[in-house]
Amino acid sequence: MTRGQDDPRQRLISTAADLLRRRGLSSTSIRELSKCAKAPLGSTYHYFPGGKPQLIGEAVTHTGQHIGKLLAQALAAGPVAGIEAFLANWRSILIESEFKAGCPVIAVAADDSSGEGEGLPLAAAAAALQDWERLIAQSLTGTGMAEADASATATLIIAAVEGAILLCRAAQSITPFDKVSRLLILQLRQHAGR
Amino acid sequence: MTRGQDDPRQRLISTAADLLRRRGLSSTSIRELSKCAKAPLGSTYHYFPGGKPQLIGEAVTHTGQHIGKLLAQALAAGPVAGIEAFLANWRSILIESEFKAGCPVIAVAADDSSGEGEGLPLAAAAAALQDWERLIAQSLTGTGMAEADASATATLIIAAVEGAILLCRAAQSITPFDKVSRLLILQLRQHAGR
DNA sequence: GTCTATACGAAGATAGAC
DNA sequence: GTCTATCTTCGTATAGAC
Repeated sequence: MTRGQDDPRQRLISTAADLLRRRGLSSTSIRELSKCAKAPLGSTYHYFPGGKPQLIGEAVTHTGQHIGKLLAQALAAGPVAGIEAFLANWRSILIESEFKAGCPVIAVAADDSSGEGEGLPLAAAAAALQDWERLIAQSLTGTGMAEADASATATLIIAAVEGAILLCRAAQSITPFDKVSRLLILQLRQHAGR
Repeated sequence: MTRGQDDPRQRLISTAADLLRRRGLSSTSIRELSKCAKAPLGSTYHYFPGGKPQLIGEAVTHTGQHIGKLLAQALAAGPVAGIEAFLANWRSILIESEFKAGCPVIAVAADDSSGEGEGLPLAAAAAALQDWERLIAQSLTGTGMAEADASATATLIIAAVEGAILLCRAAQSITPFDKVSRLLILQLRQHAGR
């Protein structure tokens, strides 16, 4: 059950996350995805019998857990340090992709297209966002902030960061992200100390 | 050149904006759009010879100007009142659509899919966002806030609101939006007075 | 000017050879 | 278990009848 980075299944998940970032949900096709991951189309359906919803869902969950892990580690040094690391991570993704890559989780949230049932990818996105919120809120309460304020602040941070990422995609510039980052950190220092 | 609300062209634009909100860019097809607007497919291409990019671009621009107008009117009573109206507008869209509708502008920003050229819809989205930011920033400087701070605050507000809309779509709940709204208004009152 | 019928490609998904 | 060929549906876009 150990899974190296050459595992085709893992490669498909990573590729899915990458295409999700750049193209969005509906524009990411299983065909192109398979080609990019150097896997034949049949293999993709072999590993993911649930088809596109399953593969996308797992990609979103994987990304959510990856970011969550980074966040948890960085938050160990306090909320401000944690958020700064969170911001730095997204910033480098934007810069390195020349503002073409966003966040796979938010790509699913924006694109949706799932009518009512089959909301597997959307549910995965909601879980990831809630996980991040919980981590940040816990860190804030640790510095003495009231729970309701901590929860709201955590939600604001995530909303602002994800929104800023989209603004950067539209403007093809890092400026919106940097403006938002500066204010968030400033406010965080005032309220959470440290 | 006067154009009633029964103008098929105008109806196509409104329908495009609505589908964009609910389904996202790539999932919105000209076929379905035409059907919803009760216009034959050929008519759609008659009115929009530029095809999907032109129609989507005009829908985004139209929405941007509509929201911009509302924003400008509401901001006349001061920045806090203006932002409150901005928030109330998005909130009712979320509620009435049961969290299925978002913002057409952000749908385009998230979905993109346009490689390099043909960025017409994306350019329209960027213009709308920049317009809103300018309106809010101007209102803030009117209360004595420094220009750099006003600009950054305006960007934060737009990023947070758009991000919160996506969080609501993911969570199928208004809670994220209300959390973010409360904090934004709170901070705004502190910094901008009134 | 309005609309129907159609061309052509690409999507998700599967069957079945190896 | 891996991969090719194919089914069906839907996408954008257009031709040409009324």
